[in-house]
Amino acid sequence: MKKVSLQDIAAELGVSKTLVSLVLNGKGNEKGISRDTQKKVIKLAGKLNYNPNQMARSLRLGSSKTIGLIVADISNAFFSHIARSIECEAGKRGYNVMFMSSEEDADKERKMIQILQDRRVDGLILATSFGNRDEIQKLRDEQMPFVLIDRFIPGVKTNYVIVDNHKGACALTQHLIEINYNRIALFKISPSHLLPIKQRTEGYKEALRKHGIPVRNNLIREIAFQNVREEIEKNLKDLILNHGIQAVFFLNNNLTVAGLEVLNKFNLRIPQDIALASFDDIDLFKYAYPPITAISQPHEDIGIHAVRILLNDIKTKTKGFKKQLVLPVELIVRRSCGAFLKQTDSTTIHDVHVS
Amino acid sequence: MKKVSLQDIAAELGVSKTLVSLVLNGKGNEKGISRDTQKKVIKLAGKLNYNPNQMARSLRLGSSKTIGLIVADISNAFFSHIARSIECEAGKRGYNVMFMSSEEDADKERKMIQILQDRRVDGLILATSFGNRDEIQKLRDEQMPFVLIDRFIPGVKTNYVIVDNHKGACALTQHLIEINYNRIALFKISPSHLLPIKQRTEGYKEALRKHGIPVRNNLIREIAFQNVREEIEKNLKDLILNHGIQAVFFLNNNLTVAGLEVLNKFNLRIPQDIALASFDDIDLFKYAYPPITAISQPHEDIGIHAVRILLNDIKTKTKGFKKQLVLPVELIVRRSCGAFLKQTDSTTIHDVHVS
DNA sequence: CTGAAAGCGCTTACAG
DNA sequence: CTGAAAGCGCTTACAG
Repeated sequence: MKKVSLQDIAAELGVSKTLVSLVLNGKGNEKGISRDTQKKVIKLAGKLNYNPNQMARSLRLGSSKTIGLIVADISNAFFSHIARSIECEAGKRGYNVMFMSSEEDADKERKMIQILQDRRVDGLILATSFGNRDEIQKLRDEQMPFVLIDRFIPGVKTNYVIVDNHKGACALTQHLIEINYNRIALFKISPSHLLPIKQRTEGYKEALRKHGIPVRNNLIREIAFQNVREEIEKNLKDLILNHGIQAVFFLNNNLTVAGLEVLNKFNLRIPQDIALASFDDIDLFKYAYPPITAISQPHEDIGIHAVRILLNDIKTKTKGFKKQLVLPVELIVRRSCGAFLKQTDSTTIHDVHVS
Repeated sequence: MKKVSLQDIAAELGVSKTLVSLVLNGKGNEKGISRDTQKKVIKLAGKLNYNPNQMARSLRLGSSKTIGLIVADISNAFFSHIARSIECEAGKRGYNVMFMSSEEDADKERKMIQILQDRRVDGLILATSFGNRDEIQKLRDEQMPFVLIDRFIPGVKTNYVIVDNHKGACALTQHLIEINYNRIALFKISPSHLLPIKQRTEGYKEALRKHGIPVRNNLIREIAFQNVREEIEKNLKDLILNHGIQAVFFLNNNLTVAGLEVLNKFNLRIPQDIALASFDDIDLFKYAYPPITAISQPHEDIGIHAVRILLNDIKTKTKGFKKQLVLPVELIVRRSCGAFLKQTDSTTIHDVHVS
């Protein structure tokens, strides 16, 4: 069943493609096309179930109404929620999204950017892996509309939407201190030049300093991406046996999940034996045992703002003016740090808002 | 910075677009174009960083190398994992994917199918909501390549990839019976005409029958999609107080998560006070307390097979021959049903494979 | 060995 | 009020 084209309609009606196109694009009145002709065209288009070939339209108009999304992994809850939000916000404005998972691999990311550009997407939303400073700079030089999410490249002025990593980590650490922990271990992920990780680490340190607690570097552990589970086990054992830690703060959800597993394996009770907290809140944490205190990030807002900034750039073709957004995070106090030990129903705990 | 086109290269070299196109598509030798000319073309293309406009190419070739994916919600773990797998498998063959979330809304789904068709995707992968029998039939009549996942439409012969819902539910129920539970409640989700739900219910009933346990309809509860949490609370209370249930089997991951929350609220111990099992295994369940026994579905395989079937149809333009795949599921025994009460390390539990 | 031309399906400036 | 023509950037049958 061949798709019906403008030509088909024009031929059947004995008019020109021009006319049909004009009418169907709502420019009939503006161009003074007779009411009668307009009606005929619209009627036949309906009957034939005509729908314009968007590819042809895009080629002609130079706009694909498509945005490309590159994240580390679409199946990761953090990114899939952002993706949903992007899809939704973009959809409202007539844009659809093509997604790709770069696996934090700068090389793959580079190829994906190329593919998306060849497909002539109107814009890009990227959770860029760190290796691609040059690539990002190139995008900027090419005037390709794009916005970074979750991370940005220091020194390269671009649009970005991130969260207040520093404040969040600081607030969570402070919370731990207020409950009376002072030997708090910190786990971060290995490419520690990843910006969010750096900022979170700084937040942790600042909270300690503010409370006159010395920053002990041997309580800060960096875990290689490859072998999270085992590395955490090894390090946690050392920290517990040799450094008397009372609490542990994981800087992203992967680390937290692995840490939870290890502590269970050690048969340690949370928070009686050790307190646990996470940067990044995922569904899991609410229903884990015990429910986990975490900094939650505004997935939906990240997506919405990224799309708005992007579409605005696309529309106005603003070159140079860059928007930088730092969204507030939220400290969600649950039971994993012992603050509400007597509490049995986590749903009644009030959230504490940060900024 | 204007994108460079074939024309630009041709002009600069004083040759025709034809020649440049031929060379760049590797048809230089075949068409007997001189080695020298070929080299010049390739060199200049590299220097100018030429990349063909895929939109133009697609229009000409009548193939967009794009596949459309419609699921209920991309941020749901079940679908995001399948999406990842689809992206990966499709990517290997040069196809990229555009995704949309229908929210189980037949109307939205219909519109999304239209959008995707207007964009001239080469094929569609759909977790179709039930309402769209006609739409699916239309796709088939139009010879649009597509494959359904997770669900299919009874009586409409199409490609599909689903899992063995009946066997899985039967195996899990049998497991519960073998541990000595015989008053097993079942929770299903409300549009109970959703095929997977029907099949799972049948599996549950069959297991009971096989063991001579009467099927009590008042132990089977149907929960409306709108108000899962409260409905479950109400029904669980009734089942526990008035029907003496010993175990509860939830037919999808949303129900399980809500059920877990309610049982925690009731302060019931799992499995000492009540056993709990789930159809659909998500990350959460492995780390929940206690870890939850579940039927796990092969997300990756679902995606891979769907893509393979789809691309094969696209390539061969096979009309009529339809592939129907029912993938095996796996019973993952954890601690929520008490089978391994003395076990403290869930990671050492051996998985039991079904089919 | 190479090029002029048609055409994929649109939109839009231009002419009448 | 309406149409012929050009052009978006490709590919490919045809001609020489």
